[in-house]
Amino acid sequence: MAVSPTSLAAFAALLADPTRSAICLALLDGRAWTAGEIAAEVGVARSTASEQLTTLVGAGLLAEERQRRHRYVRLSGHQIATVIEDLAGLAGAPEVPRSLRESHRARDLAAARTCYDHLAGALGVGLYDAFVDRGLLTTADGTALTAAGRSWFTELLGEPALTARGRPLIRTCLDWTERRPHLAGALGAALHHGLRERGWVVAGPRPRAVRLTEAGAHGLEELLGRPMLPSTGDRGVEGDGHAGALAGWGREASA
Amino acid sequence: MAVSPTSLAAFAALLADPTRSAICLALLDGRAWTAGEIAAEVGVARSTASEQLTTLVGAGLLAEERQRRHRYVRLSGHQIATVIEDLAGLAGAPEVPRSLRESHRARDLAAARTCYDHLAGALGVGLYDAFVDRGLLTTADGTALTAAGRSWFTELLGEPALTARGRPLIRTCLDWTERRPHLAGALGAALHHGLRERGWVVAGPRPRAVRLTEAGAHGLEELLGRPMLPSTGDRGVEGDGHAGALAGWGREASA
DNA sequence: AGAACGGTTCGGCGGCCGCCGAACCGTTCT
DNA sequence: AGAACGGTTCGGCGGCCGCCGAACCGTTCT
Repeated sequence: MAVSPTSLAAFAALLADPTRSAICLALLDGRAWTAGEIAAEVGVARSTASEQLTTLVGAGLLAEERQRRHRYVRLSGHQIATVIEDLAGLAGAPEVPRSLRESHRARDLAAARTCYDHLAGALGVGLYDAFVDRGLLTTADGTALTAAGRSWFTELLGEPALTARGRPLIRTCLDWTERRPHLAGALGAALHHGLRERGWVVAGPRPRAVRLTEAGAHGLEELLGRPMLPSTGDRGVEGDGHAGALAGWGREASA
Repeated sequence: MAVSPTSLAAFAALLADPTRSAICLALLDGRAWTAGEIAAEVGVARSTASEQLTTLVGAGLLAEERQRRHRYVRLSGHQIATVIEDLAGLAGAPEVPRSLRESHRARDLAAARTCYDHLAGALGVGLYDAFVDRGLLTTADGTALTAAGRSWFTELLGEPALTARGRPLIRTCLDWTERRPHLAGALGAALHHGLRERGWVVAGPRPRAVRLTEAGAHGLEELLGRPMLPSTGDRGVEGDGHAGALAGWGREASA
């Protein structure tokens, strides 16, 4: 028997409100946020955030954890995160930055950011392209790992990273800013984690933004045999930060 | 830059209404429906259906085609179908049948039905299980075709069926009734199409329901080396139809 | 030519729901 | 002990939006 229209509608309604959808988008970074942080991020009264969080937790979209006087919430699982990402991808029309501050924020996030637990933005898409060009991933029948890819990723991330448990190893995710796929799934998460551990990628100037370090740029160029230039040309020549060839990826300006 | 909460909310709102979600669920069968058919199926006034169709078409969820005095609508693409399926899967709670008529309908659809353009229900899940057991599909890193699977499907469906264009060859879709995956993607569609062409599967007693024919049961048993019994035990012993071992799949009662 | 038909537009009714501030509660800090 | 803090509950305002029937339009049938 099919799912009833009523329950589908009720589920969709959870995301059909700007406040609730903003909460979910914020939580796509995979972290747990407190109720107060969310109220501040989304720009609503604490009472409103509290009410909406209760709704989302009650519906199972979010999981909560009470610690002392804090209420931490996070997305309840990667299926939820996936469907939110897919909807966001289809919703399309990216917001147009209105202020200089917003345009800085947009530039930083477009360069390199996290998407739930993997890398996105120009960096994420650039890596994905490099993997395909190097024959590490094949896109013939959906995206899959080649033999070469298997050994390449094993060398970089270790054996365990290639053993997916309870979750697809390879998934692609439509990038909001680039409109092209980047690597998600268990391997996408492992890659993100591995690059962080090596210090090749570090937290960026604002939530969700990340930066490719000097070491990371060198290391990846060596491993992938290409300079990893952002495909969309350089950006970020707004006065704060030295616009270099890699500025589009939020690379360190220390060079 | 990230998708704005507003546009995500606006997109989700399209599915957040029982009438619109019912329209989308009906269209998941992949066919084009006229506005009047939809009004009747969903149970609203023609004027209401007309208004909602205009909304959904305007938003890009549906594509329309005007022919003479008819207005045909269908889902605008498989990305849309996929996200609706995913949401429906997460929405979970299948409707509880209230009347005998509804319970018949539920039983027929649970046995075997179409899900957009591929097979679902006990038949769809049973086939998927058989493919995995026979080593035609591997589920190690997400679902993929093995070498054995490649030749098996080529033999059954012909070479072109294995050449996906613009769409993943293999996808799985969470079955609403079975709560387990069935085969979707280009190969799922090709399989459905191929079985129809051979007359192994035919239209069932109501929209979206399908029936496995005698020939189909024999043919699949021969090709898969298993009797394809529904895993949930037999059903449909409601007085209309001879409950056989395959009754759960809507198999012909002509035996 | 007239009737039937599929579909659309419009006005207006009805109801739902997100929002905030005020008051309140338990926890933590000084 | 008192103040600050994170969070919640509640009342009530405000606005949106889905729905229908009536009137209408173009197409098709007889």
